[in-house]
This record gives sequence, C-alpha cells and structure tokens, in this order.
Amino acid sequence: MSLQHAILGFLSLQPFSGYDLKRVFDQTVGHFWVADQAQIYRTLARLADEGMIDVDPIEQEGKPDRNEHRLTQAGKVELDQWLATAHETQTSRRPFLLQLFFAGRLQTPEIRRLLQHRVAETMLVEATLNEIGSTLEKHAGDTMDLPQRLRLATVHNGLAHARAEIAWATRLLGDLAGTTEAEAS
Amino acid sequence: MSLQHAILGFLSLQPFSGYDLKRVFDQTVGHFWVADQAQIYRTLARLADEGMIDVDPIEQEGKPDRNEHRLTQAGKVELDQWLATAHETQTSRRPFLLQLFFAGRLQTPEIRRLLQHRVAETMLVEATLNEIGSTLEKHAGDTMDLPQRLRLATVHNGLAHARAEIAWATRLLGDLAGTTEAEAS
DNA sequence: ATGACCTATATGACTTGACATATATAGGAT
DNA sequence: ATCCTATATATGTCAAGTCATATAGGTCAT
Repeated sequence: MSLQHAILGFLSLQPFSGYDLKRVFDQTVGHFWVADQAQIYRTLARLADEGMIDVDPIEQEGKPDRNEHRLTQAGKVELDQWLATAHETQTSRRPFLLQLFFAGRLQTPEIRRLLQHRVAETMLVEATLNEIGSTLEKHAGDTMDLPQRLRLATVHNGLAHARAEIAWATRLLGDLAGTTEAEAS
Repeated sequence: MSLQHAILGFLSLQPFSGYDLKRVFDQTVGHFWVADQAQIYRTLARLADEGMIDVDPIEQEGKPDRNEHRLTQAGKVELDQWLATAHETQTSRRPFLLQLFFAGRLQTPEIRRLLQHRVAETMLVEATLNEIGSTLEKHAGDTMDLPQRLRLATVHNGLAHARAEIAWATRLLGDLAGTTEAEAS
C-alpha cells in the first residue's frame, strides 16, 4: 500500500490532521494520486496502531478539536526504507485502451468521436498541469531546492504523458481519416 | 467495472471458457490490463446471473469438461453501449511519482539510482511492446482491417508512454547530475 | 432562527482486486 | 508408483478503495 507511505511522507514535512491531509493530498499530489477521506482516517488509525505515528489532540477556539499526527522514529525508518527501495512497477489498468481494443465493433465515426473526446480530456489535463507547473516555478523563483525540483518533476511527468497521449490519439485519428477517405474514393 | 466489459468484448469475438479467457487476457491485453483468474470466474458467474451470457457445458475427452460462455442479446447491447460511451477518465495512481515527490529526503545518488531503475524497467517494457507490435504487423501483412489496427494502436499507445517516461526520466537525471556537479565545482 | 457552509472525525456497506489454496482429470516423465 | 505439468473451475480471505452518511462545533448571512 502506497497511501500509507504517502501519509508518512507528508508527516515528515510537518504534523497534519486527517482533515489537513485530505486537502494537502488534493492540492499537491492530486494530479497523480487521489486519496479518499475515509481511507486517510482509517490509515492514520492503523499507522498509530503500528506505532508509526503519534496522535496529539489539539483544542481549538472557534473550530472543532483536531488530532495532529506526527512521525515517530519507527515511522521515519519505515518511510526512508520505502523511499530508498526501487519498487517493481505493476502495469496499471487503462480502461480507455480496453475500450479501443474492442471498438472494432463500432462505426469509424464513433471511434473518431471517442478519440476526439480523449484528446479534449487530455488537453484539459495538460492545461491544469501547466498551471500547477507555472505556479510552482513562480513560487520558487531562481532558488529551487531539490525537494521543490522533484515536486515539479512529477508535474513534468504528467505533462510528458499527456502530450504523448494527445500525439498518439491525434495520429490515430489521422490514420482513421485517411482510410475512410481512401475507402470512399 | 471494466473487467466485465472486457469479458463481453472477448465473448463478442468467439465463445470462451474461463480458462481460455485468462490466457487470452494475458496474451492480448496483458500489457495494459491484468486480469485475475478468480476475478474472471466470479465475473463470468455474475454475468451469467444477469443474463448477459449463456453457459454451455462441453464434455471433452482427455481433458476436464469446460464451460463455454457466449454473449446473449442483452450482453451484446450492454457491450455496444459501453463501447460507444465516452467515459470520463479518472486519474490513475502512480506510486513512482509519489516516491519521487518525497524523495527529497534521500541523497542525490539514491534518487539517481531510483530513476535509473525506472529507465531500465521502462526500456524492458518498450522492448516487449516492440515485439508484440512487430508480431501483430507480421501476422497482418498488408491487409490490416480496422479491429487489427485498433489492437495495434493499443500497443503504440504503450510505446508512446514508455518513450515519454524514458525521455522524462533521462532528462531529470541530466538535471540532477548538472546540479551536483555545479555544487561540487 | 433558520439555513448554508466550513472544520473535523468516524462508521457502515459495498466493490474490486490479489493471493492462496482446493479439487478433479489426464498426459508424460523418472 | 510417483511426480510434474496442463487443463479447468471454484472458494476463502484479506486489502484497498468508494460512497454515503452520521455526528459535532462553529461562523455568517438573510
């Protein structure tokens, strides 16, 4: 499970409540990791159980109390070990390719519509990532330290894949158009 | 759930047993969709329950009996509707990016090692996809029909993303090397 | 004071998937 | 005889994730 280590990672930066974590996930790694609120709380409970994190109840005025979580030594060790390990990548499932694989049953215009939708969708992702990237670069200015550059690199990764997807789909659209015209002529 | 529709897709080509399906999955869509054997059988049972497929017990000599599954009209309708729908893509989780995001805690050489491992891993994927691609092209010869071209396109998609990943990681490796040298000089 | 919204945590129910293991038939090897 | 492999289906168990919903404190606007 990686969510566990993601949480340890954030807690290595500063203490967070579960509520904080949900927002931090969405705002920083949301483009490649979606974390469910319920899952965050349950994982925090498990990590506390295992002695990876400590829980610190904080009373607040004007707001409900919050449970701050901070890394224990054991948690730090676990995190660093996970970080330093080169994990095998398991092939991720791609529903769109599945759909395309069987799309031979459809009419060519319908397939083109699917691909065009895919391009449009991916261009939106690209735009979002571009914004995130410029924000990161602006915030950092000239002095970008290693952690910042790695965070930016995750955005560049998303951009690289988005562009690859768009180029691939666009090319396939061209191929399909070419054939249709050739068959019609 | 997409496994359901993948199974319907294969059964739209010809009848299959659960055992067949497992092999067919591995051999044709394995590069972007891993299907668990137990999951296949349970999904077949559910699809039969829902009237999407019919089960046909076949007695065999020299081998155990097998249950052939074939699409019903309802299954065909469900498949075609799924195929023709432009589904929203949910962001897939990328454990490697998570790792990189927090890798600022590591020493630069360790980060470089992670990236080099990533490149090597992805180059293996690329090689495998190249083989699959050439096999498909060889089998088809000059006359590639639409379904064949779409199957090939899923391989090209994988290749495009593999190359994007390699290029991104290589570039990042260069950046990291540049900084280390600059800091050392 | 009622409703809308934000902060904050928690639980129940369910789905999907992963992994191990069981069962049975039969061929071929040692 | 025994073991290994292939064919074929099935079940148990657990982990991970999704979605809905509950609870509770508090602010602010109408």
